[in-house]
Amino acid sequence: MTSVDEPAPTNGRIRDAARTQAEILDVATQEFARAGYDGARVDEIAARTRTTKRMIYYYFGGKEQLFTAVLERAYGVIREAEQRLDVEHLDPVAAIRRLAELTFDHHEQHPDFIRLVSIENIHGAEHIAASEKLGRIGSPALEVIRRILAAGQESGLFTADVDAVDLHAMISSFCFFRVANRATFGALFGRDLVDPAQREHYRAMLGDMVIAYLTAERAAG
Amino acid sequence: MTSVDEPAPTNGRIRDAARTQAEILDVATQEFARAGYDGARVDEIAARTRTTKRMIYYYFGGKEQLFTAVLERAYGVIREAEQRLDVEHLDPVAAIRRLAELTFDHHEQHPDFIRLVSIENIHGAEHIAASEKLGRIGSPALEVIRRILAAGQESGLFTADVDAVDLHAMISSFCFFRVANRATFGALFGRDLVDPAQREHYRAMLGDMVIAYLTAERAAG
DNA sequence: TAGCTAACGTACTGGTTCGTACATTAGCTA
DNA sequence: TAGCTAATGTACGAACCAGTACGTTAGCTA
Repeated sequence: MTSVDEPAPTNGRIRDAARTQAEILDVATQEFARAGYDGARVDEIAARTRTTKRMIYYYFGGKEQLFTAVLERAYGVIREAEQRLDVEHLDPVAAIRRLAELTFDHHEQHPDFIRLVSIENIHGAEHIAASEKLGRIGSPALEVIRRILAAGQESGLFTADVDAVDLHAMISSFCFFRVANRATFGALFGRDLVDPAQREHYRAMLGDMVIAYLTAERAAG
Repeated sequence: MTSVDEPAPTNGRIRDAARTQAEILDVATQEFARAGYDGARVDEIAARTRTTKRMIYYYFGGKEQLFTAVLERAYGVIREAEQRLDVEHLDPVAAIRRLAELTFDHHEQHPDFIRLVSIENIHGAEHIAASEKLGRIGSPALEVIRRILAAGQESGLFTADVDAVDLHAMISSFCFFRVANRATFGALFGRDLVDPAQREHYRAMLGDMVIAYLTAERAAG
């Protein structure tokens, strides 16, 4: 077929370990997010890759470890976004609002991440437990929240004596629910929480809620 | 063992359609909540029932319809709880807090329901869409919220002009996240959001948050 | 350029799992 | 009490799917 002294009958087969692994992770992320852990098909992931199923086992070991790798990368992305956050120059109220908006935006822009986290919760966070990377992450956002809260409380602006982890939970819950429960909420109440036309509405609602909570006048204990 | 002229050598085989169906639904609820839709095993459900797999197909048609039936019943339970809610005699602030606490309590007491909803969201709410019952539910809580909001806004107590569906989303998000994301949140931040010792803390936090949002002094638009 | 190894492909298998064909019986009704 | 039917049980099949045994080659290195 191919003449003898042509460049190479390489048959399109190019070797690039890093690219192959990244491609597997990309496709696996979509497939796991689409169908859940048990619903995802290793064969389907392989088929949508330029490589074969053999490579998934070669690089990742198995379906379980592949899902763990997918989770690790997804959490890495949000951790990076949080690290890029710069609110030191803002007053506490503006800083908290900015932080909440970052979470809001990230969740909205990464529905696959939300789905992966939901899936991981169905499975009792066993992959996080099995991952060395994920064990010692400790969201950079937490440190930021801690500093803002301290400043706000010291200045008397913030009346609530929340702790950083709880405030993070409060912010996350709103952002997470909006994306994670979009389908059932839409089906039951006929309202699309991720409707682009309502985006600013909900973004403001989140900020208003958090600020109101932090600055509310408390009844004396 | 059994003497000859005793009632009947019925071999333990008792016929009770309603009981059989209810038992299948109970076990199926647990199994789906445990493992997700695709992770759940029809054989496992049958094994943990006093009947056989045959009966699952006889009464429900298939795995898909069984899951739909499980969802319908789970939503029915929360709808009933909402209907028992009586807050007409309370002032708007107390009424909203009571309503939020009902949601908080129900979510905490029904983690299986939360998991089912998470699973249904992974699957794009396709079973809700396929269910006639679930199509026209429209949470009774919504009507209650509507009335409380109207009273609160009319009296000037509530400054926020939220609508009932959005407020319901806000309350639900906190309650839902706390239960649904318990595993990953605990694994990543070392804090158990469903720790009984912290129950009152979070319950109060939810109420404070919602009331603060509704009664906050708004900056003039 | 010989040779080595990481990177890749093919073809298969063993176990699992949803669903069903076929047989049976409890318990009501005429 | 004969007979009918809803309700139940058993055994099996066909498809699917995670994982692997075995073979091949690109491209670097001595």
